[in-house]
Amino acid sequence: MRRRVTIDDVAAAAGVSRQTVTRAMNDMAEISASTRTRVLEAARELHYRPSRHGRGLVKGDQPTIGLVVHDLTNPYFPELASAVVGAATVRGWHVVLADTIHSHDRLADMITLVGQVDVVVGYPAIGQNETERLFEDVPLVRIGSEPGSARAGVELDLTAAMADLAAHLSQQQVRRPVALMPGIDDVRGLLFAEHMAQHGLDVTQVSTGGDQLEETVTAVRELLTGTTPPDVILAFNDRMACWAMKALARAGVRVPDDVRVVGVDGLSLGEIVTPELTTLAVDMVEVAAAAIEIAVELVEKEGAGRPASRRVEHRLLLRASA
Amino acid sequence: MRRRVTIDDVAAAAGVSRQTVTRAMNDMAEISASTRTRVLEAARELHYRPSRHGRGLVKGDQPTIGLVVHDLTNPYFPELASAVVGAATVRGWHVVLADTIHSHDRLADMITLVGQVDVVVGYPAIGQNETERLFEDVPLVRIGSEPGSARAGVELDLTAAMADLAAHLSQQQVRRPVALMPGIDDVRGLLFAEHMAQHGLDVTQVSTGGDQLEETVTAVRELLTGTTPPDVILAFNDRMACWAMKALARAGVRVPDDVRVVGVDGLSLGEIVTPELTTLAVDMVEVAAAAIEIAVELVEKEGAGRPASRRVEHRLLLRASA
DNA sequence: GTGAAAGCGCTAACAT
DNA sequence: ATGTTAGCGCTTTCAC
Repeated sequence: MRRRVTIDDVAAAAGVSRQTVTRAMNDMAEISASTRTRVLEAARELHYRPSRHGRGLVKGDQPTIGLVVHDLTNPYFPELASAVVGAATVRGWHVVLADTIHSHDRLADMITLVGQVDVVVGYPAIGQNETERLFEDVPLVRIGSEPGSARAGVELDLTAAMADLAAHLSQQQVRRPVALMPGIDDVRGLLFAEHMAQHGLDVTQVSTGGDQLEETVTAVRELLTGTTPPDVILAFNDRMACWAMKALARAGVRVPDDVRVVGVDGLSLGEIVTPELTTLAVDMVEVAAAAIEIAVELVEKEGAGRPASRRVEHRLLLRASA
Repeated sequence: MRRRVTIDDVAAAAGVSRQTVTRAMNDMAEISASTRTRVLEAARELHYRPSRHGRGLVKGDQPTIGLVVHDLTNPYFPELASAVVGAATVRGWHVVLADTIHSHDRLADMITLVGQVDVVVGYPAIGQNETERLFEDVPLVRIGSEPGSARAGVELDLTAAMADLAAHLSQQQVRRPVALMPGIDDVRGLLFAEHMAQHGLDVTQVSTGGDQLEETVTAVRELLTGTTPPDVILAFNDRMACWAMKALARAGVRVPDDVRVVGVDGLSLGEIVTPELTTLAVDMVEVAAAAIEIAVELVEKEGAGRPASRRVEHRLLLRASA
């Protein structure tokens, strides 16, 4: 990359001083129309673009959020990202987007990101393990953070929605509920079991071994051929729920008549599938607003006491699938 | 926001010079372990974070892309964004994400974005109308640009895929094809008609009047109750195609038995719905790679001749819906 | 209306 | 191992 064109180059080309170039570039007063056009022409010919660092150093600039998602092809993340970008745009903040799925060196990539932004917003795994030390000094807002964490974050609360779901399913005379989770002993599955137990129903925990399409489809197929096929499936999230519905459709099983399906998240994906997905929805706009509020406190009142976590509640969104 | 903590503050607190602070912060050699820890402690206590502008000015930094999408809740854009982030990450570039749907003042927001990035990547409408002058001096890569444009961009070519689709549909004995487009005289609809005509088939152009769910569903319902209901629908894109399938399912119409449905884009959304969507797919990774290639030429070989446009072809992806 | 000087926060090069 | 000097590119005084 050749040496960058600076304000001095333009000044020399136009035969004026640097300050005059600044005046022309920034539409300031105290400059004659003729010199302004002359300067602007010189700038254009040289392909001059002011350095953001030079300018930022003296003028300061709006804060920047580093938004770290895992994988934008997982529809949860774009919906979150959209809300975060919306909340940031309103405040004039910028959003630097990074994902972890394309990163070959998590720590290195995170270091360069952290150097570019004022605060990082990300999912709960951010700042764990190898990047833990890095974030000792960097403002971080986790979305879906553990309640009671020392670090302020957005806590997502499924309790009320899960209670409503259990009541609803009990009313529907459900007998054999299954929690379909990517791993074992998933908190969502356990919470589901807890609430179903209050209605005298015993939840079978099923682990797919992963959160991908194939694993989900296979697990559902096995469930159907088992001795006691379920009559309702709570999936880990909406995406898995949709995959489960796909597997059910393939097997000729009707939803919700034969098996009910419930997801978690409330993505618009659930509206596009047939039947429409019943889900424990969370309002992403609310989540993003909470995240940005914490980010603002972190950035603007640096050191003035730790901001508090925000809590956002899921709610049962009854649609056609359950 | 209080005055920012600078390297001098840390230097004073630790009783050393600025350079020593730099050495400690950047893990450089030529510093004793004891002073390093002393400096690091002072830095932490003061909540010191190096200014990206100060550092960027002297060290230079990686280029930054401004990625402008319209709306991340439209699944086309996250899939594009994912690919762009992937391609950028590999090169160590950063991506500043902005959308237009949340922008209250397009021009103002675009001006601040442009000041933060080295090159803008966006959809065809970027840099049109009120922002046209702004982009006279700013590198811009349009994805889906018009062939023959003076400005290098990524041109998406539907021709071959459309020819394949027409041949396929003709073989399937289709009789009453419809192009379901948001506007009138849409190029995609016209291209479809052109190719179907070569098989002696006449395409009816239908405009929904918009690209939202309701409009699409209404249009499909009207189509079904019309005098000559279609037996195949080419939708403007995958999202509209999925909505159309939803409307068909509601009406009790079987896909593909009664009506075939085809989308455009090749989003993973098409795999999640039942039946799976046949579509004119474009490889987003290829698109993003092409966009970044142009961006690199624009940024690194500034002024050394205009880079050429890249062309990416759609291809017919036969799945279950047609 | 225009130019000269000073300084934003940082690091590289050169002292010591 | 540490400090001094210079300068990155820009805008803000303050002269003229």
